[in-house]
Amino acid sequence: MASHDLIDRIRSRLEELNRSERKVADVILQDPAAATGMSIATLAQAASVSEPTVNRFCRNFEAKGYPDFKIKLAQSLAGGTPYVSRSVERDDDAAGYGDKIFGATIAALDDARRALDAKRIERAVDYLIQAKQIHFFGLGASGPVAQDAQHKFFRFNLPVMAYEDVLMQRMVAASCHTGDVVVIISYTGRTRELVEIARLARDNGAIVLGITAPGSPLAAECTETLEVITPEDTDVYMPMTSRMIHLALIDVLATGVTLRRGEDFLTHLKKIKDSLQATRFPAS
Amino acid sequence: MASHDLIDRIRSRLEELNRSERKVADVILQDPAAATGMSIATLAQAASVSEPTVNRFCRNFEAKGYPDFKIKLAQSLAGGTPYVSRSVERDDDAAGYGDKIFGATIAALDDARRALDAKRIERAVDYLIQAKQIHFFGLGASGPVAQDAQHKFFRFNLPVMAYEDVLMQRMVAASCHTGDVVVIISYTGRTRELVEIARLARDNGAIVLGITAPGSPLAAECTETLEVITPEDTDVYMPMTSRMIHLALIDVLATGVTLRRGEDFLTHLKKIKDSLQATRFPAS
DNA sequence: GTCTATTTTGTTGTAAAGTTACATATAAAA
DNA sequence: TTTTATATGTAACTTTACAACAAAATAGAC
Repeated sequence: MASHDLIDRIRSRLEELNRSERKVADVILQDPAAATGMSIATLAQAASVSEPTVNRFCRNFEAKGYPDFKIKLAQSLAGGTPYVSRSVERDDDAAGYGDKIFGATIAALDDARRALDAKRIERAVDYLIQAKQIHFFGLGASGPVAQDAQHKFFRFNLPVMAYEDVLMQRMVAASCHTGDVVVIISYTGRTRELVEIARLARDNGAIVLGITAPGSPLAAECTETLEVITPEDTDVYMPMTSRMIHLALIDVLATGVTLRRGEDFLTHLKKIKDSLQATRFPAS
Repeated sequence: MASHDLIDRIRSRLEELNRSERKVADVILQDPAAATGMSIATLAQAASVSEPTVNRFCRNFEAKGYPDFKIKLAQSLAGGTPYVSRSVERDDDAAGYGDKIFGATIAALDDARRALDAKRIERAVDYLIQAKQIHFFGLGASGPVAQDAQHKFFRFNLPVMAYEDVLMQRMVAASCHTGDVVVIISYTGRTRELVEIARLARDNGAIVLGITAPGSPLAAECTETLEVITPEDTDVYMPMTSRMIHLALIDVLATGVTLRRGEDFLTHLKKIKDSLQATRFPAS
């Protein structure tokens, strides 16, 4: 949909450019943001080429002229999702794969942000507010996510637990009551055990919230789901970005609960924060 | 650094503008995209004002001049400079705080990406490659991060553990040998215990990698540190974004190690992934 | 109300930026 | 080599943006 990233287009066409235009491209790619602030003369000088060359370069990229090109560049810098997830190559150096991994993570979060469904969040917060007890379930890589959630919700002064193994999860699900909320975090939503556990918990009167893939078997068993679009996991070197989205979603839920709890609860939060100060070295 | 949505700023300041500048604002707001394509003369005419008026208008909005203003406008147009961390307000709805939290997280990751130090990563990977054993230490909110790291490095066929409590960490540190690598994850780098543990581990011949704040007491005790700029934690509603950065950094390290291990190791990774298939429902 | 002070807006001229047309250099083909 | 095509630069030209000043308009004082 959105205008394809101009910067990427320049990068991909680097090879087919003349020697001089290549120089121009290099200067622009080296710091696109800076380029948006340069005059055609400045840029020409920085690339050691003449001004018309810069102008021709701009026309090569579907711009009416230099100012128009700068506008397009500025747009692609801001919104055109500069964080295209490029895959890590075998011969990348640290700068390369570091940049790509952060880029992919950011891109994934950005996508998730766009897909955010306010109504579902609102409803999930509703359930959490009313909970007498909260259980976070996650297996494998989602285990730490569940733990993180526990840390977050711990502050709300109610029993919160995180379980990372199927046995415990099943036991907890089996002993659920009305008033319990079970939050199941699963990347695929296709893990057999978890689907059964969700059903079990719900049969026992618990509210089951799923942070999982839309349309998955797990999603079908949940009272409410926060859907996370699962990107293709084809790339060998690329780490799972989905758990980042899960974490952010949990932040959102925790914030939602905090906001609902209102003013007086803030002082309580502050107190917890302050209590940690004692264990720390004073800031230099 | 970056200014947030220029269009919003114009809209909010509509009232306090002069009659002529107001006219300029109206024309711009009526079709901002078109405005980015206009010359100062065209825009002046469209607003029935003089060119200097337009120019003064631009300066009112922290632009150097008209062209600069157009650049800023173009940026804000292409998605409103999406990644600026705005703070959550008491009366935000789910759409509001959801968006802000994701935005803040993305902004933090983006900052961290810029601050990435390839040489440090390279060195950290060097140490990890040579490790006979790896221990990840994290307290509180960093506990789950350590766990996540364990999951990641587990695949490398070497003993990896994660410890979340000071006692175990101290015991492990005390029994370290040459060949052990201890990775300490700490948001502030000012937790007394962790600083002592780092020293202890190092005294026993272990390599200590710190994922922590630059210039902190902990950083001083480490063999090598991956520095994470700690953003101000003043905001009550805003969750800690730093652990996201920590996670991404660990992804980077794990990827670095994978790349170094080379081709033959990839098949091993693939095998692990496939072994999980059996536990899942087939994709619909 | 008039008169002054202040702010707002427009006019003119100029410097800078961008563009065009053309000339020269460079490389490829004959 | 010469000839062609392509790439790049030079210089003239056009447009654009801006500064400095002048004219309105507005507000306040008398």
